Amino acid sequence: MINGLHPRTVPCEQCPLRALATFRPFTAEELEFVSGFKAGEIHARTGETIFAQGSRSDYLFTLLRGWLFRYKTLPDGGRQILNFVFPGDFLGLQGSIQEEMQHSAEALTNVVLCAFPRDRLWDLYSRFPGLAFDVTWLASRSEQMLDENLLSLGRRTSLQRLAYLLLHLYLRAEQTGLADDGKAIFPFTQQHVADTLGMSLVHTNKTLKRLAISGTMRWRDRTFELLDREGLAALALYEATLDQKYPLI
Amino acid sequence: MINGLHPRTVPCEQCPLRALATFRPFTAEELEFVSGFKAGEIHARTGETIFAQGSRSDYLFTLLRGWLFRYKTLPDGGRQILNFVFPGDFLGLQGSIQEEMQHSAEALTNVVLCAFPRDRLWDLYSRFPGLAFDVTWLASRSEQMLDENLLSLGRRTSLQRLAYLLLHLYLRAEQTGLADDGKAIFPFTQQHVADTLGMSLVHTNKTLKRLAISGTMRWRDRTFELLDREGLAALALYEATLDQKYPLI
DNA sequence: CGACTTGTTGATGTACATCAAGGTACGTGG
DNA sequence: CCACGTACCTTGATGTACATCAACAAGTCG
Repeated sequence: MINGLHPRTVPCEQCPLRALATFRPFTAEELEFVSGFKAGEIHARTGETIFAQGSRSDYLFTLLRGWLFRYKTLPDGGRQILNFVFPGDFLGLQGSIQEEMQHSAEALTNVVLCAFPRDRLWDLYSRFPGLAFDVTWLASRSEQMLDENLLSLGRRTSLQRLAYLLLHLYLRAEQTGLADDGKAIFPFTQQHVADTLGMSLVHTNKTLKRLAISGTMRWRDRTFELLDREGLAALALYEATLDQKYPLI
Repeated sequence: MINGLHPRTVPCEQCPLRALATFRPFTAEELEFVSGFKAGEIHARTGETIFAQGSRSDYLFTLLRGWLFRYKTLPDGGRQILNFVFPGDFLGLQGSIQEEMQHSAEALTNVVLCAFPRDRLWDLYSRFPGLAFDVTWLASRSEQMLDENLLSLGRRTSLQRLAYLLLHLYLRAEQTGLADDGKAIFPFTQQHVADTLGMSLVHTNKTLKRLAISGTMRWRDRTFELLDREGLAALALYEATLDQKYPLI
């Protein structure tokens, strides 16, 4: 588990995320505030736990670099991955204000997070409504993704679930500039996929084979290749067209 | 589908929800603003659709009276209930600012909702940071409930899922003042439960029988009775104690 | 010093037998 | 007629067991 804050290595003024299409430009005042709001960074290596269910954290986070995932565990040992977190995503707001975290977070690669003290969130709300609005927007977007996930677990078959998840992850990677020429590095294992989709490792493996012979994608050696976007979307039972669903936000 | 706004029948100054432990008291200015923010009411009867997936709504809602649920449908006809909505809950923020709704909402009883124009949400953020903070808090709480739901669908057995759902609904009813002496009216059918838990109607029915013989609860004629809170919680694989999980928020 | 074994580990692939959940059908009772 | 109840057979998913393969560390030998 990560404890101490790391001094900042990336000044907000040069934040690489600001270039992403997802983000609106900040005003000078906002930028200055955010920069002062950022207390430091968290650096974690592949496999490390960033925070654990039941612990308290004085900080809210933003993922600056790398991949991680949020998960919950059941007393009987079962693990459910809730979602994967991409650069620019908020982390830790779920537990809201000063309560125990209800989930854990683990790094899939080496990661850098920006840490913001929870007790200054009120400052942000009172002085920068625009930023407050952005926070709400991010929260609402992640709620939408959770909804879609719930639909997957509840109503899609294992093949559809798998197709949906891989397509979703690819599209998010693409939006974050982590995909190139239909290819993206997926730094997780079949076990992670199984834990996300609520299925066993063995069944995940079999279903993955079935999906592979559809020819819509390839996933080998940590590299995911999207071969037929529309085909995979059809298998995933995507209902909206891709443009509607992913309007480059 | 409901279209027109209904003139208000309940002035915000006399809102029955303000008495709930869930809510902090408003300042006079906040109350005045909220009252002006409320454009009118939506009245819907049991079974009516309040808004549908794919439609646009100019309003955000707060449930004033009654029960309803949010759901999504798949092109193949599958329906997944995302969550049940209780008085005081926010509705429609998921789709965030001016986009198509990604889910539908249907009334389980006759319901009254307060409608707030989306395009004045910015006003709220810029003038009443306290209220903005509340909105975020509500969103974060509902995200937490979705997380728990996801854990259910992914990792709990059908019996555990069922126990969890019924306990969850009872506790929420209790917090909303809808439960009395261990009993609450559950205005939904086994089909709704099946659609929430991602299982078939038949299997839901069988599992319900199994749960009934545990003696921890009884559910007949729309009335749910909690007979053994701790026992049901144990069956549901609740990991935190009830107080931790439900600190009367 | 470098090349070649050997052992270990984690991820993946595959074959069963078993079991939980689904689907259809046909009841009841209000 | 709709919600609920139950029997039946089928199918999808699980669990265990074991094989393969690459990455990596330690040790051995030329």
